Amino acid sequence: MTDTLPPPTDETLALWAKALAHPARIQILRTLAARGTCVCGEVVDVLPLAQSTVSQHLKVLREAGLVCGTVDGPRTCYCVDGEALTRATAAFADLFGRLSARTSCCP
Amino acid sequence: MTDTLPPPTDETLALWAKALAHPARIQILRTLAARGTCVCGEVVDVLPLAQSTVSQHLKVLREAGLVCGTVDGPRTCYCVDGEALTRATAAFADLFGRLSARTSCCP
DNA sequence: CAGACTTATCGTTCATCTACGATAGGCGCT
DNA sequence: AGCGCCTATCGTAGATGAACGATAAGTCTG
Repeated sequence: MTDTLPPPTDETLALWAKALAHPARIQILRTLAARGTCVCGEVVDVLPLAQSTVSQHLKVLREAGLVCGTVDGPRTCYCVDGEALTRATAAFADLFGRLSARTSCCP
Repeated sequence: MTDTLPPPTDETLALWAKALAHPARIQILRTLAARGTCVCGEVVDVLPLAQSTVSQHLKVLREAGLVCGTVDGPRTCYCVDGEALTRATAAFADLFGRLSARTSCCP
């Protein structure tokens, strides 16, 4: 693993946060991670949303880099991008750590 | 501290993420944490945005619970809510941990 | 008391998000 | 080849977000 990973910008951070800024997308990520399977149809089955809407959400997650999708015959295999997730985890932990460095003025 | 803090919903998680889903708001949080001071005017000075826009962003952060503001005479004192930040940190760490529990199918 | 200063809110404009149905394209199966 | 299944995209409608200027409300200071 590349130990000197480039530090994410605030824009990248905001992009990741934007991808997480909808309950359905968090649910999708949870579903992908829990099932381990990556078939889009299963996600559509779980969520109370139309197939096109789920596809849109998956596109957002893919464009944010949190999810990668590969075509597997007639169906598409989606999965959580482990590397991106690691980077995002570290970045958010760093951000939250910096924010809590100083104690606040209002108790 | 209440050890048995209620587990945040996906909606709460999404709400927090939404609050972080804009670079300006991340910058605002960083500014508040770094300066330790909480005056709105300073934030306006730092960001290349109009005062009303900054006020809007502060409102979003306040409604998300990440920031608390108290009126201090003519000026308003803003600061990062340490407790909420702790909860958010734990919640995101938990979420990311669950997501990376299973290794993905695409390498 | 009046004036200056700081912040919140209102109203507006433009862009983006969300959700859906409908449609098109790709791949396997018979 | 033809058919059915799965997914992506298009087009659309309504809601929300982001940014600004202008304005109102509040508090210190002179």
